Amino acid sequence: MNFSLSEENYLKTIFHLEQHFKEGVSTNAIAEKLETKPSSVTDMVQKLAEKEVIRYVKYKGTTLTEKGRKVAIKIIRKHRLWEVFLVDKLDFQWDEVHEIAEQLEHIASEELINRLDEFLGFPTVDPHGDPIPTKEGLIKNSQKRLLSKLSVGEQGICVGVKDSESEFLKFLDKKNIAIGSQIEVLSKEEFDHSLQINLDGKLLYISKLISDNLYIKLDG
Amino acid sequence: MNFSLSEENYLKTIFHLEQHFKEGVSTNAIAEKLETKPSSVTDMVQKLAEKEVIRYVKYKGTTLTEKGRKVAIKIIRKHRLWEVFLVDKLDFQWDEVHEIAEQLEHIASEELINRLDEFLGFPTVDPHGDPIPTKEGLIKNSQKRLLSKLSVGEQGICVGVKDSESEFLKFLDKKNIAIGSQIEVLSKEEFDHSLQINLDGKLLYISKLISDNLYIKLDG
DNA sequence: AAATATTTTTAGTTTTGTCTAAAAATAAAA
DNA sequence: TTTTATTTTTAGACAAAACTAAAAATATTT
Repeated sequence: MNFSLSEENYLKTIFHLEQHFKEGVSTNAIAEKLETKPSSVTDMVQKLAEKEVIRYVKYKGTTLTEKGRKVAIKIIRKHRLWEVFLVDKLDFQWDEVHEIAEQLEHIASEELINRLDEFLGFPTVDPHGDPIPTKEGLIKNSQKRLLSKLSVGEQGICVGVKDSESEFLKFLDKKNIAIGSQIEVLSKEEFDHSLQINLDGKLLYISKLISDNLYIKLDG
Repeated sequence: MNFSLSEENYLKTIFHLEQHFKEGVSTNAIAEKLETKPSSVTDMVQKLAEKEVIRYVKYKGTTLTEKGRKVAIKIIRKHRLWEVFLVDKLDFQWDEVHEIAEQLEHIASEELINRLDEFLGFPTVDPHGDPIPTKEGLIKNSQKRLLSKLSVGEQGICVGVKDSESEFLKFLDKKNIAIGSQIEVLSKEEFDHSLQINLDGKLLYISKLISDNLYIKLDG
């Protein structure tokens, strides 16, 4: 079965939103993510339910069927492999690739994506630390963790922030914490959950507020 | 200015057809190439004329404006660079890449295509021997010539056929002439314009009917 | 030059995916 | 438990890009 660009974007979005919803994904949530109107979402989910890629109950939200999940995972696989290509081969920065990958993920050829996978050396995570689904549709748990969740001794590189408010980003800048920084947890303070870390070779103290908003991709 | 996928396909097609039309490109010719109806073409060329990328005179056909030519050349540049990528990096065969490149040519990022160009080592021709326009929009003459137009001593590789009728392809197969074959013109017979060629190291005689239908990409 | 054939355009629909405005269902507050 | 607020759906409209059928313009024959 074939899906339009728009349908693919809906399926991908519902897949991502499902991870944060216990029940079905709400119409409003989809609308917000896709920057569209709730009424448009209703139209589309009705169509997708006809195609049996989602389960949709009026006023109750939607969930992907197994069929829909497979389609979504294929798109995510393509997106993440292209991101690796852009960063590893074309030397793009991590923060520059998302928009381009949003387009590349809709290129249809199955053969293309499998050859690209091979060309890239079968990577398991994308530049943001998110896992790349296999050809068979298997997807590992994310290697991306909040800095505050790391144990003493664990290390990795900073791959993103949770809350990207300007104030927070300025603070990070002042402390020389950037995307790409190597970070190792040296010790934890039980009382206030602050951390002592090794940042690119230098010693640094980090409060819980900060460590709760930094994503780390674990080494290895 | 931005163009839809459909508009881009029209501009590209008109560019290609202009090479075979003295006056304006006919509505029917565009319709045939794009496998659509003439009435749809009329609608679209009127829209493109509004956008000043083509000149359109009712019943007289269309020609690209300088603006339209630039857009078309950009798309062709992308198409051909992606073809090089698919063949050189992902080991696709020449006859497998066209369809995929038809999709990739519509990926928008200018930065992407320039980096891809660099990654591929600034190639000047695509796998079919067609020239790749530069970043500035300059496009060289094709290095692809009919075998019958080569002079004695010239050599290259076979990159395509003009008339791809099944009978003809079978004949080529029998003679061991294939896409990728190295061909050198050893001598020409004035009387019937038949050729003596070196085909991958072996001597072969070729009639005018055949040499008029084989495209050669010159070496170097 | 008139008749015929071909090409091109116009007029009116259709499909896809979106929108606005209003109605209906559900959730939250008084 | 009413009332109010929020969410979701329906109904109707619109733009893009295609289509069919018929009319108009151009080309080709006779």
